[in-house]
Amino acid sequence: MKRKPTPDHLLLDQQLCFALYAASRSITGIYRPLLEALGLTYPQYLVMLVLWEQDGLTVRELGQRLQLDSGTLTPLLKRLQSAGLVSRQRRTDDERAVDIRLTPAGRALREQASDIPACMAQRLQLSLDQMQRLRDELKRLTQHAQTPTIED
Amino acid sequence: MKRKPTPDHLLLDQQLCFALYAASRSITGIYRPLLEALGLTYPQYLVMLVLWEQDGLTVRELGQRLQLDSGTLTPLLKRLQSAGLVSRQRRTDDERAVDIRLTPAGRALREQASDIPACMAQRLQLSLDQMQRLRDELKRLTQHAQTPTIED
DNA sequence: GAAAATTGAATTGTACACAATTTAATTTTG
DNA sequence: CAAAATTAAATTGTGTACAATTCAATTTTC
Repeated sequence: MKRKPTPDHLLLDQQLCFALYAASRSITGIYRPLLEALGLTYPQYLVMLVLWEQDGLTVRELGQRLQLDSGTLTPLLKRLQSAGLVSRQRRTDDERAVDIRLTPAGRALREQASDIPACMAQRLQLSLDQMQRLRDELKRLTQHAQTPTIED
Repeated sequence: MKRKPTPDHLLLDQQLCFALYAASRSITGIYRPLLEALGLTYPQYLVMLVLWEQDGLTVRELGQRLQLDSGTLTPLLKRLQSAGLVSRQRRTDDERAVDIRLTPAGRALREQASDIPACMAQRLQLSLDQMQRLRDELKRLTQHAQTPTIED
């Protein structure tokens, strides 16, 4: 008599978290050579995406959008500034806040980036539809993850 | 006449990669307090999962399983060693390789970890079925991402 | 309106990631 | 079998992540 093996919930291949972690790093790895051509790292690219969408945000607003804190963003933004892509300027009306703005070079970089999404989609062999579904499923997961457990 | 807005492939919310990146970090964030109780970080937990499954792997073998290189693993494993959870021993038959083995404490930690998967599933409000589907979809994505483009 | 609380960046410290180099050990090859 | 090539870890250097603290600026509150 053959016995079914005990389902082991600690097996690596069972883990959703590892599948996520591995997928995220793999995808970042595909971006790397594409972004290297623009002189950007992947998190820097994300910051640029946000600024291309809406220029002139504070560090805090960027952080809310990307779910990153100042400990990550401050040095990253200093590097983008050194690269001549953004300016960092304390607000005059509230000197606690620092405005991040694209320089002309930062704005110009957008054109060089415009092919990246199509390039990635093609590389990953995903239809637009499949990508959207997976993306939205992941967004739901993130939503759930960030909904704190109710404890009154 | 209303015009459809140009679909902008550079919008952050369109990006599968950001959904992945954000989801991965969110999930890690949920593990953090659970793992803190075991004195582990998330990547350390992954190493322990592999070793609980198969004890006595080399750094290289661990790296293949987790897709991490020695630059990441060497210091991480030294920390696990300092914590008394693993031993690091050069092989006698091939002195280039370093065997990583669980200590009794490392083996014992497995029991404390055994509830984590169920705890996570409950926290994320996912059925086992949903988790499996998403996990397998992500594995496929990783597969594709790691299949090099053909260039003879 | 001054003390207390809050807020926004920056800083500090720890721990990954990952490319590139180094070093030592082992294989392969002529 | 010795030189050349390969392999496995470790090391070095850069760039995130993120908790915790600090510091200055602004609000709130009494």
